[in-house]
Amino acid sequence: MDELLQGSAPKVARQLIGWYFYKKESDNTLTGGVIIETEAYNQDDAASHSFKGVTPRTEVMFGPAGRLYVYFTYGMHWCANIVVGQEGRGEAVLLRSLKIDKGIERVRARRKNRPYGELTNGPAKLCQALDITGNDNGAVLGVDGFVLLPPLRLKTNVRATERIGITKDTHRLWRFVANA
DNA sequence: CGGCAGATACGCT
DNA sequence: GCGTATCTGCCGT
Repeated sequence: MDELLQGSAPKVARQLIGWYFYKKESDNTLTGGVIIETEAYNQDDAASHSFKGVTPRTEVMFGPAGRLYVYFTYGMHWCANIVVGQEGRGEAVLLRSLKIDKGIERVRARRKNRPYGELTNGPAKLCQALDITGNDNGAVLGVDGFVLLPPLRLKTNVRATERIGITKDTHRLWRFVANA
């Protein structure tokens, strides 16, 4: 896993499709599932928080790979990224959607019993579903209550599209989605 | 199901 | 002050 995360954001974002992402709950059970949608951001990219350099907020993005970068946006939403690439480069992969396979009851409760298709289809919903907040910013995967596990099936068919909700550098095909 | 407005607070200039 | 890597509810078909 560590080796995978050293790669560039677009490369890792594509490779992470099919991996398993879980949060350890306080009762030690896992909540999460298969990563089915990601987006890549790096420092050369005007749409990225790291574009303007290190700030207190984006500091984690410039740290070593394998940590969580969690930010707050639109006055009410949290979004979670996995920091990737070389330390100091400001690259991260935004987690946009999971296919939940553990802790489904807990997820449904947190998501107010919405239909299965609407549990984690979007970065802020995903954070709601796993109860990820600013407290988790900087968490180290595999150590601080989050785990990332390799896919069981080797090959997942992935398509690349434009990223969602940004206004700059929209032409980059840095959103990756598992084909249904 | 698709489009639109509103909510809401933080980081940065 | 201003813009934001979004979601929800409400309206229409």
